[in-house]
Amino acid sequence: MAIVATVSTGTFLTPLCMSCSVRSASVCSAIKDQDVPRLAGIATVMDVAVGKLLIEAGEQALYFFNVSSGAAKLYRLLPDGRRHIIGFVRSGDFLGLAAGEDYAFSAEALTPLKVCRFTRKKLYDLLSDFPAMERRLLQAASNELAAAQDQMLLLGRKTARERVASFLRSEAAHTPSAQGHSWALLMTRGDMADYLGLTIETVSRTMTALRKCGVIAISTASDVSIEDTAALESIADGTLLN
Amino acid sequence: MAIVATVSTGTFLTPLCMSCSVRSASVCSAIKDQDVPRLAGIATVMDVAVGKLLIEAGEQALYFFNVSSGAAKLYRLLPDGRRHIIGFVRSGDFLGLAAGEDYAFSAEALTPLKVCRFTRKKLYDLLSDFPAMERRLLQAASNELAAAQDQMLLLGRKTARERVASFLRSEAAHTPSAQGHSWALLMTRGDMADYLGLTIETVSRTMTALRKCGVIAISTASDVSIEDTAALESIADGTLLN
DNA sequence: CGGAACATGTGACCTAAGTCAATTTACAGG
DNA sequence: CCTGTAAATTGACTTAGGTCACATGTTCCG
Repeated sequence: MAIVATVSTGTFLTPLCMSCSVRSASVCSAIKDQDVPRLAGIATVMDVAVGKLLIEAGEQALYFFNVSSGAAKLYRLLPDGRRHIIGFVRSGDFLGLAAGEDYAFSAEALTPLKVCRFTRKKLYDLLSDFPAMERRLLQAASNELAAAQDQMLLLGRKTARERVASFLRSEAAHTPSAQGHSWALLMTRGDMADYLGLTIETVSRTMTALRKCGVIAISTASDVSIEDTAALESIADGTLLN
Repeated sequence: MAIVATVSTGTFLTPLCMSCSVRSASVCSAIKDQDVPRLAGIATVMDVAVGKLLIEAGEQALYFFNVSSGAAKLYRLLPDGRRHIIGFVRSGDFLGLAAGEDYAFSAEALTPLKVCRFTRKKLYDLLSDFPAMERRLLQAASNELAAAQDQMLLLGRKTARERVASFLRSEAAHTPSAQGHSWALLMTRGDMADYLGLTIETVSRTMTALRKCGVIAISTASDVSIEDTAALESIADGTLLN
């Protein structure tokens, strides 16, 4: 199921870590240059093609992952096929903390994906020697927890309009090139719907409505831009009444 | 706002830690007996009356808490007053990980509450000397993250009936005395509604419906029991079609 | 013991968002 | 440059759950 291509493993990855473009922005930054060989020694670099699974729900949770480039969606299914996307991961994100014995979610590549894979046990062993990295992980978990609470508020109490506005604001914030410009959404309307607890049709209609009132512009379905940041903000936060 | 009564502070709390009924079940179990004075030295024991705030949203996040007895609800508000309960904490639970610079949520006592309060900075310093406790915190954060993902699936994709059934199952699991017996719900219908993304009326009607079809029994509003565990399970998981 | 002040339960009705059904793009592969 | 397939949009209609209104407990002080 989870068809992936393992590129390479082991200590000879040291140069890859040293030149890793996301190391400074990820939990790996807690490892100093001279200790990088230890880190590289337990890492496996993998490529995942678009649409392929990196993690499949129900599998034994043997690994942690760190995303070096690309993006993926994480989702859970109900027995009758209802799907909910619990989040997206991107360059620099750490993946797998929220797992027990087995993974409760699946992870599917949205773009060509490059990840570093660590066996849980080996990474835990490594953490004992590098408390700074454990601290970074704890902080990453705290941030994810705070984001999860935001999302619970969104799913529990926001309207469709507020959800879509919140989503676009957050996407723009995650996309450096989006500041004042249009950018490419990585996900389909269906993904957005499953992330926001809506249907495809409602997402589509809401996007159109936001476009018609001048808050956003949509050139193609995946190429959007924010035209009125203040309005988007106040819709997202529920400050606007109309 | 957050009116609380500080009972006592400092190392002379050592006997309190040693006899703490939740120590073995909490992150504090990572501290060995001989090191307990260090732990007790940075703790403040506090009592919070029902309805009083332990944490107020927007305040500077100076503290972590560990619940020794009682329960509290954690909630966030939208500007127009819509409320969402992001979770409940009970004996043994650690509280405050999901905070940035400021608390994003408020915490209100549901029952008379006893907590140990730690300054964030002091606890972080302590963690550097007790990696086992840091590991426990990381595990606690992982568990919370997994629970948050369950709740996102519930809020995004489950029906009212499935939400209420999931809630009752989870409450029963958190209440040792609930196995095969009735137990007292700690929260009002309003709290349940704000936790499940519903209204009071829908929670009330759904509880009545579950009672009428023999899945649960309700003696008084807060005293409930599970009459058909298998049915409740299959409703909660969305396995049942009718 | 009495009676506010809440909390809960239940009807009657409403609406935001879901469902169903066509079109209309958009893009990947030949 | 087609053309087949999947994604998106849009309209018409339905519905689960929300809103409003009111009756009925409960609780807990004084």
